[in-house]
Amino acid sequence: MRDDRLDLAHALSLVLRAALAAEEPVLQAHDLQMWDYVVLNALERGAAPTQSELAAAVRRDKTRLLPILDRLEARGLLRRTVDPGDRRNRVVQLTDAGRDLLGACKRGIRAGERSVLAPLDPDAAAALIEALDRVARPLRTTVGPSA
Amino acid sequence: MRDDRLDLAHALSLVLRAALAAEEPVLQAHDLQMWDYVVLNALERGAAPTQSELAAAVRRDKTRLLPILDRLEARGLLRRTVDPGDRRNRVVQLTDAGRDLLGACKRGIRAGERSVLAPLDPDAAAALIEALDRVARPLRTTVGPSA
DNA sequence: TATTGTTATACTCTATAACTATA
DNA sequence: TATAGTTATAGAGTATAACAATA
Repeated sequence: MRDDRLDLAHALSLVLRAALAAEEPVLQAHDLQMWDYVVLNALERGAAPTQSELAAAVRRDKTRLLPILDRLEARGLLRRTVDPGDRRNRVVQLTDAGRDLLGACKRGIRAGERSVLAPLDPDAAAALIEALDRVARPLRTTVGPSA
Repeated sequence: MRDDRLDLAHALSLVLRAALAAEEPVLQAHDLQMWDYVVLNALERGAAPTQSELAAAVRRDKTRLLPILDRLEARGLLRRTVDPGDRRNRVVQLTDAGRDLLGACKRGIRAGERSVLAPLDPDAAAALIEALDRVARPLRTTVGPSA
């Protein structure tokens, strides 16, 4: 192992910056902010039973989540419905339009990821992505009844 | 390649958060803030000819860099000296104490990195670190005359 | 009384503008 | 006049506190 390598966190932050920069034009093309995309992603695998839970899942203060939800709801990308079982709760779920837009963004973003990993040959890039995914997946906080 | 994997940026951000959390106790033990450590790191390979250049290298506004430099200078970890060639410039360089402290932090941080990559076996972890380093290194903005 | 969602307020962090000195 | 460093001010982003509805 090289001893003059960058700290793990340092390397991660540099690559993350590049990855975010690569995402931006794709999101912009769909008129989405980064946090919009994060929220849509969090809802992909199931509705959020409460807005608080959704806020926790995306690690964002619940007060800051409101304008995002308002924006996405106004565009018809998600729906907020009162939970009949407990009328204090608002269930948040993707609409079909939201799911479609999310899919389009994902495809565009994945295409752009190749350029970020350009210094690696394709096999090494795939291995990096897979290893990262293995480490990252357990760190994710999910949302929804089955989670 | 799995199709249900996380976006690259998503995975990176999750792992980065974990890596930063792992760094914190080490830095705290040495009474350093994250940005202190970043600045010391930037100076490791050579003095910064000006504070502005150092600010650019660590991607921080020059006005926000001042309190950091004040703090580190007060602790004797770095030195600011007036450039005789152009008395407007202040050359910033590590002291021996600064270099020693940086080294101690680095060793502690690298030891903690293993826990972040615990889901991977040692070979895969080493491969991940090396691949990340390869991608990240060209993205770094360096400081100093030879850069 | 406790909790969800919401609104209003305060706080922190960051960048911009203004000042001093050197060139 | 232009630039480095510094100081003071304003702006964006974030979290805390207060409120209304429901349980």
